[in-house]
Amino acid sequence: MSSCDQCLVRNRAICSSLDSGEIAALNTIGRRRTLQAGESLIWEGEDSLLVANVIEGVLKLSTGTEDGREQIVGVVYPSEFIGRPFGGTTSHGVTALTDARVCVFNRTDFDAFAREHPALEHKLLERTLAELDRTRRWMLLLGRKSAGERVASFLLELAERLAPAHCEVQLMPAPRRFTLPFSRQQIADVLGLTIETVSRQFTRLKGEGLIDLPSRREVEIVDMAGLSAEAG
Amino acid sequence: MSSCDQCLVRNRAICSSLDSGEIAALNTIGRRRTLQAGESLIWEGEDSLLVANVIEGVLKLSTGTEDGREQIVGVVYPSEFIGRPFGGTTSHGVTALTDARVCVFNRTDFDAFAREHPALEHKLLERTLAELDRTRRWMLLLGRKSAGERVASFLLELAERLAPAHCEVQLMPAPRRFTLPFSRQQIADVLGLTIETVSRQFTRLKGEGLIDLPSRREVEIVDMAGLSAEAG
DNA sequence: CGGCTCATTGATAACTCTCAACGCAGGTGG
DNA sequence: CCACCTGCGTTGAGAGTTATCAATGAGCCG
Repeated sequence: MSSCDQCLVRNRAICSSLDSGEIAALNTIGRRRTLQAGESLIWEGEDSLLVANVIEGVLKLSTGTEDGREQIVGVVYPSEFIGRPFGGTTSHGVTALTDARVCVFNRTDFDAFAREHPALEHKLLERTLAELDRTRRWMLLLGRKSAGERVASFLLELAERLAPAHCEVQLMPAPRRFTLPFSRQQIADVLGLTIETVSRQFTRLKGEGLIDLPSRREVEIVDMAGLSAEAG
Repeated sequence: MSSCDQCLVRNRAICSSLDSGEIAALNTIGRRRTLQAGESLIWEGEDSLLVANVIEGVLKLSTGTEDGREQIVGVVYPSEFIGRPFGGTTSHGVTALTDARVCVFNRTDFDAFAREHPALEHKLLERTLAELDRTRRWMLLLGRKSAGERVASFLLELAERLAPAHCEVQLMPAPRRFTLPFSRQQIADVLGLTIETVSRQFTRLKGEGLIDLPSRREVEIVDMAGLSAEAG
């Protein structure tokens, strides 16, 4: 059963702009899909065939050069929107970092539905504007920050964005301790660094008592203020 | 006189989604403004008070760190939209690179107008999506490309985006020769490099016969294919 | 013709990358 | 239950690219 009624992100996704009748209509053109960690939903350069909402899990948006260098250009969390509506080819691939559940729509169907529902388009516009702001802030990191600043900024942003993942209504404070949805290589691909540099910065931050690393995939922020200072 | 009728970008700006009655209504809440090169229209971090369309000239969007490092996160050309509608504070400053003319709106007025005109919001959404794609492509450059690749990519993109600047209808091919709207420092701020590195790459590309530099502010692309190869 | 700003060029240093070895953890099979 | 294998992460040494610091050069305006 895949009704929107029990949807985990029902009140946070763009669907929240719709009344129950509209939700039912949207439900007829969407379908649920699960993805395993590492599985791709959309490939770079292909025609934009589908769009989706993330219900659960974390996905990456990435591009690369012909000679194999990769850059992660965005990370998508539950309730967020994926894909490129209104024509054009997708300029980046979409791949699950963790096991994930998404609600996918044929792009053409979604486009038509959206054009008939200005409230949905408005929500999409607000999200796209917010995502553009976030992406531009990330450019400062890529263009001007040192490796240490990049890693510190990364951990702080991650803590913040992981926070509301499982709370429906109230705002949760950023957790001090969390599980990384990224491998070291993926962190490097987000930050425009190499895996070795990321690893060295992790151990340095740990050595300075700003963070703790209970295991490969877990991080605890010990000194939030100190880490913020490192973030530049 | 500032009627939309003679507007240079009338058919390319988001206004093109409106009929003549709507244009007239929009005209009542907008006003023309000229900017000198170097003059700012919006400052980083302030509340979003106004939005605008660029009629003529080139503007930069930029952020910086507390200690003075700067990153240009976007460049805006005629017919393009500026500012952050629908709440929030502006995450980047907007400054004219050349003398410019813009059509500015009080943000609150514009928001209200836009919400009543879904076609306008749709156009804005399409542009925002396109800008997000472009920004993400730029992240690959900042995160993974060498200085030489960055400069070559920069010149190619600039040639392309400068092309339609003064032609209303038909598509013009990218010009081989053009005037830079940027100082060397500003190029460095776009590319995440220093002014010296930019300068060295310019002279190298010139030495290899890929470009010519008739003067500080002028560039001629001599070998387009070769430059594309350098762009990675 | 100065005096200014901006760009180029040079020498050196710093940072990050590259290449290589080692370590740790989880899974598999004996 | 332990040994081994494999994938991922860490650590080290050295090289390369870009930044930094400093001086010179070119264009522009008074």
